Amino acid sequence: MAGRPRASSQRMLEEAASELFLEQGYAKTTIEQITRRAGVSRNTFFNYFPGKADLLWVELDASRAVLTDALAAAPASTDPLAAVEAALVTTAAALTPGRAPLVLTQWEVMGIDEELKAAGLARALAHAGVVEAFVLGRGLDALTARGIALAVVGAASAAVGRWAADGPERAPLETYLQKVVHPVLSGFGIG
Amino acid sequence: MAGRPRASSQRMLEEAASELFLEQGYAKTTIEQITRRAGVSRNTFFNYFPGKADLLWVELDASRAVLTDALAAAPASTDPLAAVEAALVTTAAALTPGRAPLVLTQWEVMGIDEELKAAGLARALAHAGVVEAFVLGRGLDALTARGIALAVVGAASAAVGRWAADGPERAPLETYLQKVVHPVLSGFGIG
DNA sequence: TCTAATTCTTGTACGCGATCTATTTATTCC
DNA sequence: GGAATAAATAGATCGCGTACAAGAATTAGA
Repeated sequence: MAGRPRASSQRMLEEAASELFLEQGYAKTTIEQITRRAGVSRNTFFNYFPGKADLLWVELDASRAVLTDALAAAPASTDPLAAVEAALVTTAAALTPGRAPLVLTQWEVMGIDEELKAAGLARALAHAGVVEAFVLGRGLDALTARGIALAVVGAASAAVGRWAADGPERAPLETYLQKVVHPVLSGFGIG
Repeated sequence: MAGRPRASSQRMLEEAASELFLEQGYAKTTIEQITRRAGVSRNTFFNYFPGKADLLWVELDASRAVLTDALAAAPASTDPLAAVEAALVTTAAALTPGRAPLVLTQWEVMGIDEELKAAGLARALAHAGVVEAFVLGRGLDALTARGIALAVVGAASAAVGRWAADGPERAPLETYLQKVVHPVLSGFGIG
């Protein structure tokens, strides 16, 4: 079980894409331009990313694992909704340092449009799936579980979006997050 | 003010598309097939729809106007969050009769994938924009307004989704809606 | 009735994203 | 030094969406 080792193509592609998106915008950047700058062939791109839009959400995809772990680490004795809130804060903290998705902080210069927001929402849906599975496991009914999941992820999206829009002189992301996430969970019965 | 009258192309296209989606699925249906069955040219399609995915969400797009009107009709004296809840119920009622988006009830046979769900959520984002504008006009701050909007629309999406999944033998949509929408608004301070 | 203005409709071409199949190159294990 | 394995490339094709130009149908007004 061996085979040809992966070159560092993934990172090269991400960096080349970031540069080009900032230089000339997302829509005007073609996959061929990205692969040429990265020094690989066009087809190699699809070995690493399902599509062009996925380049924008690498960090967000990674954060889903953080969310999953944070929820799994919650003791069974804690209130499930409190666990969700804590896990979201943990996830946001992992996103903050300098690893916020580029698309959030630079979306103006990149020229992000509706299609791109939809792609971002698809990612958020995946996060919601994680939350839904967790609260389902804690015994909530299907409707409530999905309602909580979508509502809380929606609120979190709002927090991240406002946080990114407010620029460098802003409160930490956790502050934004708790301001809107807590009311949602509170309404569903958190203490 | 004259010009060539519109043929009934829009309806024809919608019907042809619905048939083909049910027959062979969404992904395998090409725009050319749709236009051929509708008896028009391929270009005519783009005179009526921005893209293929828009065919699935015609009713949902229409419901946004209902939501807008329902919110505009709310007396200024009513609690804004109560007004949002009532407006959502009204909107859902307009969607119910037999006019639920086909994609909701038939999504299995159509073979809807992640991309399609994302397109649906993009529509929900538009609904959230309506809610956000309304509560902003009632004096809430930007973060709270967007948080409420995204959370409540997320909850409503969950309700509609579960309602559709539960099949014919189910409670009215309003029941589903209130079960998850009320807690969200309640958490944000509804009485 | 003829003309002009308006608007829907069509033809043609093209760029780009995405998929598929086959082939080549690089590496490890035997 | 071969197999075996997996990444990288090449070439072709499909389908969505856009752009531009030309044609056809209808009405308003002279």
